[in-house]
Amino acid sequence: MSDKGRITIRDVAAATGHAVSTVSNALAGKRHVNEETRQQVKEAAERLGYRPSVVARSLRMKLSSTIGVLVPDVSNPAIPEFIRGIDDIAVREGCTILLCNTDELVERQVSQMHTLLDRQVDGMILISQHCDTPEVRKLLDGKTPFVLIQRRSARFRDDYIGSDNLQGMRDSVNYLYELGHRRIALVTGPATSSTAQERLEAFEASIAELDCDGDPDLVYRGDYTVEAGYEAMHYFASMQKRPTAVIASNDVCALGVQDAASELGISIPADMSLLGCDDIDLARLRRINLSTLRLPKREMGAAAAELLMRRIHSKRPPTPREVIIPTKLVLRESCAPPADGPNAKRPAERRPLVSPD
Amino acid sequence: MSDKGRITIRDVAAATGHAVSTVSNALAGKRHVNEETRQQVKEAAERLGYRPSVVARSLRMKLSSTIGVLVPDVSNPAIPEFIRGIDDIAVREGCTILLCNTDELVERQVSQMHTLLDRQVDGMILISQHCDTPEVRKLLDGKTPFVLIQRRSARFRDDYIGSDNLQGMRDSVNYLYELGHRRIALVTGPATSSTAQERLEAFEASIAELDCDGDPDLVYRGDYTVEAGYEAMHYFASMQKRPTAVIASNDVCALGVQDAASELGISIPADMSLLGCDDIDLARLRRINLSTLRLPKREMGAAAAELLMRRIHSKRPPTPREVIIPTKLVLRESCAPPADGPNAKRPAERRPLVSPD
DNA sequence: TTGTAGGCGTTATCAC
DNA sequence: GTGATAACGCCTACAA
Repeated sequence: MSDKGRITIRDVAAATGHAVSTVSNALAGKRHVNEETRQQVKEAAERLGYRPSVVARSLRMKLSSTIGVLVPDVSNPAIPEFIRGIDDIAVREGCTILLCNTDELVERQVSQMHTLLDRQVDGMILISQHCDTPEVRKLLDGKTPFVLIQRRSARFRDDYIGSDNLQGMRDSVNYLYELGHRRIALVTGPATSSTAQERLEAFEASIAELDCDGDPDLVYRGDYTVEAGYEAMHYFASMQKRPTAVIASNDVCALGVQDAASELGISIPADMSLLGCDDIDLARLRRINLSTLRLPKREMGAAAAELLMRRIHSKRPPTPREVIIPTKLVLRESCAPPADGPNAKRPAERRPLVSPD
Repeated sequence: MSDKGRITIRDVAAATGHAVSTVSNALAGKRHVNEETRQQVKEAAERLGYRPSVVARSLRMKLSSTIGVLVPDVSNPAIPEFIRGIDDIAVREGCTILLCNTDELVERQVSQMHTLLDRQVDGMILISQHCDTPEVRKLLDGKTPFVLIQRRSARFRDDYIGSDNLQGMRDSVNYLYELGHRRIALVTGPATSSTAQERLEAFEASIAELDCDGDPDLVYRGDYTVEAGYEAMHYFASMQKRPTAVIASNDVCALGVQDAASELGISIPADMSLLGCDDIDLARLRRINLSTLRLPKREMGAAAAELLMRRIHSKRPPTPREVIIPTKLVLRESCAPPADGPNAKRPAERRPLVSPD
């Protein structure tokens, strides 16, 4: 029994008088071993405080029980929810999460993906990451499975968990339309985000279908930060003809819109309606009270992890699976009929999805 | 050149006609190798797309370039800030973060610490974790270095990064006192949290020093959630003699207090003042506008990671170092003189630290 | 300066 | 059912 360094499988073998392979089998339960020896081994392992080295096992098995998770920035309130969902499954499967922030920077993403791959992660989950640039693609196309969340490639079909951006945006616009809004603005996300892009297109389509003002100046390109929303609102407020409602591409951004509105003395929803997207935990606070399109982020994270696990455990490369999760409008108090609209003074319509006549 | 599986150091050796050890040295730059061969090797490695296996290296070197981070719950807005700070340093040092949620559950924490140790992390950072129970202690007292954040042991001296809870609470109470408050309530955190405990003691001491109402019913024990704050506020509101000011043990909790206040029609700060702790990003929003005690969380995370790195790289076990980071009152609009207090109607005092006379 | 060989702790393959 | 032994990919004495 070596006494420098950690207790290894050999120590257990020596203690029981059995062979290393027997100990391994007894503990892993792969091969059949005599129940009596198994008990001996287990007992000895327990007594010695033996803990298998995951590192050695990884080297041998080429599986590390580790998955990499790439995120733009953990500090953005929407992100941790996804992580929790992933973690729920990971823990269940005995996996641990290697977390990487990329700050939307391709180079950082590439370098982080390298460190992940160098560590032989069993798989990766990419939340709102680049997935189209050649460098990233090269890494993705290795044999390490991966699942995309919230951002997919226009050119490649990958495993993907996303929200129903089309229907979600339709619901949003319809809801505001029914409230009487005809001049609806959008704060959209970065052009590199497929989700932002899909929402933008759905927005434009919906606006075109209904008799809404299609003024292209009503679309403000921002990103997923409070600041973006803040600036967007200043921009909208400065317009000759202001929008009567604003849809923000995410809640954090909506918070920025709200904040600018407070600053500018624009009352929400009296002077302007505001609709977010995500339903972050804080949206429900009475002070915020944001009507928003709920994405079940924890569930999405879990779904991604489940799918990834399946990919990891199955041998053959399967056909990519795209899972589109439905969204749901959560109505709180940030929307109301516009002051000069057809429904002015009437209470907010609670059934947003009735088609207009 | 093997063509099944990954490119190894032997492939590079074969390609250049050099020995494995030469390749290793050329790449790592440890031993001196001829500049010419070095170039050859580097070029070949590049060309073949060779990537050293971190797993193999970990097994050999007993260092994994990985650090474990234990958190109560990533979804709690205060947590990701710490993680970012840790990540800043980790990336710089070529380390990757293994993230574990423990939900304040000791058993989960123990099991997560095991998986971390099994993975041979170079070190661990424990954010608001248990550090006193025998089981946890056993794991901590192995030879893997660790640094505590925001919660330390009463019985053991460990490396620790925390905030100046004593002075912070003093500042908070003094500020409210100067505003004229004499009946100040506290929503404190879990008894297992040293930070909560220190703040509670400082609160009681400060209250006792000034001629404030020492009613023990003014202390409500909660945890770091919106719900706790919400319930605390309902409790305070139900009192015969309500407090005129509430100090919440963290901002998330303060948000809950705010929310309940809105629900109950209690205006902040007109009817009641509210002071938070943390200064989460959202606290600055005009809708929230929370006066709070700022903790530089990102800096604290970075400090912890720096210290951990030092521990990892130095051989001998050093004397524990406790770093206490100063806090700072950030005054926004959630505090005002009490309606019936000595300073009623006067504007909020902007210099909170002047000692009372 | 360069090459050889042994071992880090497992699991898998093969004999017995 | 069980035991020896060869990898997994790397680093580092030690030898040349």
